[in-house]
Amino acid sequence: MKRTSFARMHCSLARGLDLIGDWWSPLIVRDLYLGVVRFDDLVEDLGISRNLLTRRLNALSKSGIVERQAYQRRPRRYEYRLTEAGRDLVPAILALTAWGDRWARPKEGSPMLFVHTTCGARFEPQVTCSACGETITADAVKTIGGPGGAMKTGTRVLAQRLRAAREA
Amino acid sequence: MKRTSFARMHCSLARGLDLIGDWWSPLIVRDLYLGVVRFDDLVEDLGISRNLLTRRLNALSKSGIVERQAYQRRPRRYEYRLTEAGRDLVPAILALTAWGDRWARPKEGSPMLFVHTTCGARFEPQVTCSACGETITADAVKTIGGPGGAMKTGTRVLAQRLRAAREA
DNA sequence: TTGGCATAGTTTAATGATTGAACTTTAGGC
DNA sequence: GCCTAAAGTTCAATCATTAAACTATGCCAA
Repeated sequence: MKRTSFARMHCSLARGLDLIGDWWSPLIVRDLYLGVVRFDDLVEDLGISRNLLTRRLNALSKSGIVERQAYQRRPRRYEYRLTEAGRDLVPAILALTAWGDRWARPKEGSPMLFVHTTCGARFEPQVTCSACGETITADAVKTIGGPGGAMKTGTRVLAQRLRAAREA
Repeated sequence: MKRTSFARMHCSLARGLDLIGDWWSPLIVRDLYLGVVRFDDLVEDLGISRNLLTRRLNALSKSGIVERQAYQRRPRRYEYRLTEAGRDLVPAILALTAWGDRWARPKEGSPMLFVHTTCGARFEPQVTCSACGETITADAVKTIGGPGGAMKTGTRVLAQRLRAAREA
């Protein structure tokens, strides 16, 4: 059977994962972001097999996260660049990286450190509230159903509970 | 061939993805966070097959993200709860959800809305700089190699470039 | 002009992962 | 005794991933 698609679930996480949720895709986005933008460089850096890289790049391209761009003619050669949606994904990937760094760090220490060029400081990506600016923790968030909520597969039980919470 | 493991890559994103990067895992964490915590409820809500859910829950449990807890004896029944590492993952998942909401929202509108109980406002999760508090954008971040950097598969080309950037 | 090199893929066979349906287990209630 | 509930387990079919070898284009040098 074909792997279940998340594309039609009424959940923004599921729909996002449908675009970048498979094995390798976030690492490809990371590499493109950090300047490893050519096919052979990606193969060498990641150790991904060439046919799978082709498939992933095509899928990311169709999803509007990546675009293929010729960097030379004669012979024609291409590299891959993040689109606006791809660059907008980077902060979320950094937040996930920070989580990995807290809970799965190699014993040698952090492999990468981040510097915010705007303020010049070394920093850790944090997830904060757009209203008050405070750091978000799991227990300080309440979820309510939005206009696009629906009781379909992927949110069958959930949508029901969110609706109940809304009416209470 | 067995799917390539990211566990030994010297990259916190890869190591994080090794724990929660497969298909379904983030959705399972989402459901546990939102209160869908029992086996049959997860099956019904997500539409995941029962044997795969078993595998995922076992893996998440071994990774320390989820724990199995009896909620009744006679007959013994279990539910699944997020550990501290699991709850710490929630903000990163919310950041990814916000991205999905910006770029893959259903035409009916956002399926879910978030309220910050601390300040009472509806909000969107943002990724910010821990030093200055500003919102992080892709082009305002510089990456430098940390103590755990290494030129192995997964960061072969990358570690080289980060080292070069460090020495420059 | 023949051969080598670089880059960006494609093809193929083997093996693992995912799916869906049917089945098992434990125990309470009618 | 029989039905139901919850939490899984087993199984066969189908898809996805891997690794290695192969293709294609065109530069350059002998």
